[in-house]
Amino acid sequence: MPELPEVETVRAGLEKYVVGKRINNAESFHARATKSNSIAPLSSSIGAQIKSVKRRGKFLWFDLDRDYVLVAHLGMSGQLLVQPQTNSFQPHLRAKFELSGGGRSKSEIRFIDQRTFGWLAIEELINGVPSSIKNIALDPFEIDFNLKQVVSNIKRRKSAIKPAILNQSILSGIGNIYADEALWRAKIHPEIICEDLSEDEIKKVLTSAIYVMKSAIKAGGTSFDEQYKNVNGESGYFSRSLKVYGREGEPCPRCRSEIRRIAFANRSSHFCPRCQR
DNA sequence: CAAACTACCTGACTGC
DNA sequence: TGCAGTCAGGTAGTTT
Repeated sequence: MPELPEVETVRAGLEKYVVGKRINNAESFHARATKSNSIAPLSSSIGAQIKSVKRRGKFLWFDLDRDYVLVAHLGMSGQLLVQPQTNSFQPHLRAKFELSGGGRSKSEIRFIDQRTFGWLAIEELINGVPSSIKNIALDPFEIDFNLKQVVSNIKRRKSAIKPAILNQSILSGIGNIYADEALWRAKIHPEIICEDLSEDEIKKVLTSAIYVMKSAIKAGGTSFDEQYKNVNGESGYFSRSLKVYGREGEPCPRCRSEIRRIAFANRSSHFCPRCQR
């Protein structure tokens, strides 16, 4: 599910409700909720205070007053909700973290994940990021993100442009929705080979992705169904602003040609055959 | 090394 | 109604 804008919406929500709280109890309900490379069980977070909530691309982590952090990836269907402990459990509840404070109405972080591609882990920081994120490139909203460098990296590649911008080791955060939206905005066909694009065209694709993701963050992310929610369990509104994703057969908002969907690199790609040659 | 492919899951939906 | 097939926003590991 969630791409950078959805994960950022979740991060901001967590920051609002959990920073400064202590983890009074932690429980896991599913073996795959804890990633196999976790250096300790989730229960080792018990007693820790949450100092901040960070993000790179689609990865989240909680800084603790410890020498390790609690990392989360939502995969395709993961949610992190902050709820009163008295609320009844959702289906697919995989783990929960009870929080201090709040008097009688104590809250907890709940990790819910239908498809179990998401995970949590206890990890050490290496150069300021969790160890499992060492191969994940900077996302475009990080201070040190270098647009020029990413453009020249992509310019040298022999793959199509779409898989390149989905490759989290080149830049992180873009997923299938925002890739299609960025390519539509930049008027670039998803199957064009990177080498055959000019640096300006590649730059246009990336600045389009940044623009679309910024707009999506403002709208609280994209929700199609029950699989993406912010920490309060609310859906985002960006799906109504999508121009091509999920709009096969509808007219292109720019030229009225019929939007097409093709299967490509094991995913759907939506594009306008007239605007994106 | 880069690129392409596969595996990992559950559930909603479609067409017969 | 039931059943097989398809599809879904992700990453990681293996093969070429």
